[in-house]
Amino acid sequence: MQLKESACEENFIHEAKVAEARKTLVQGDDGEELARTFGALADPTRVRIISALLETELCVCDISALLKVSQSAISHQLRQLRDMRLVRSRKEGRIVYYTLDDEHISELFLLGSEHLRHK
Amino acid sequence: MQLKESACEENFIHEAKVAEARKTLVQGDDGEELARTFGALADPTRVRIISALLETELCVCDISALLKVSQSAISHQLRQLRDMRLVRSRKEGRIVYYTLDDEHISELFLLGSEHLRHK
DNA sequence: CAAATATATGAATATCTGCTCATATATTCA
DNA sequence: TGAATATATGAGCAGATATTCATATATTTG
Repeated sequence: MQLKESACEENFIHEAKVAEARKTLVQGDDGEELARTFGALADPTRVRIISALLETELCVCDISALLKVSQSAISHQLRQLRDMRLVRSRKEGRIVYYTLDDEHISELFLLGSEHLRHK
Repeated sequence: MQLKESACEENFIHEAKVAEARKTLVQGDDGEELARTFGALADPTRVRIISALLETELCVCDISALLKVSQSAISHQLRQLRDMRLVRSRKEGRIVYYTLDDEHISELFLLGSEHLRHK
């Protein structure tokens, strides 16, 4: 990065606005973490998984068949969703059922859909 | 993909649940589009830009200086955010000011943050 | 008009990511 | 116990992506 390219790097152009911005700016690693949370929703396969789970739980096998995506690929994606706490699993015999982790997830999904419809 | 690996590919294991899932499953290209919308928030630099814009507009130069990211990189990221309609720009002379596009964006951001805090 | 400034963009590159393939683990059932 | 079934996972590869660098465009100012 070339920090000394322009005058603005040394003196902000709009000090008052920058002061406001600082107040809401994410701190430290929060930006990374937030980005990874949104990243968990940033893939079509994962979006379709989330949408399938909006009103019911499903097992891996049924998700795979419903979305026509291989079981391995679905398992890999579910792991990411689990890691970011977007879904939760419960095991019953050899079947593992997945559900959305909490209401935030469907809210995020619906808010995103709403944004799309508004443009 | 190996579709004929398991019995479930031909007969769903839980027909009733799959029927429920079908009702909420995203259709056609909506999954792709939704994923790209969330993808716009799936990078730390873009998350930090959004957070800076929560309460004020900012010009490119000030964003670059505030985040200590090169002007070029910021411009590239702003373009993505503009393309996905997460931010809007207004030009005044040679200065370009960016703001969040609408309330959905800050809501998405805040919901994401809330989810992080709850785990 | 020429120099300076603010922003945008194309190309190149290094890194990340999603899928497949092969295989491991765990559970049921004969 | 052994075969079948449901799920998980590591390695590898092909495609996506964030940044840098060089440069282009647009606007102001001297």
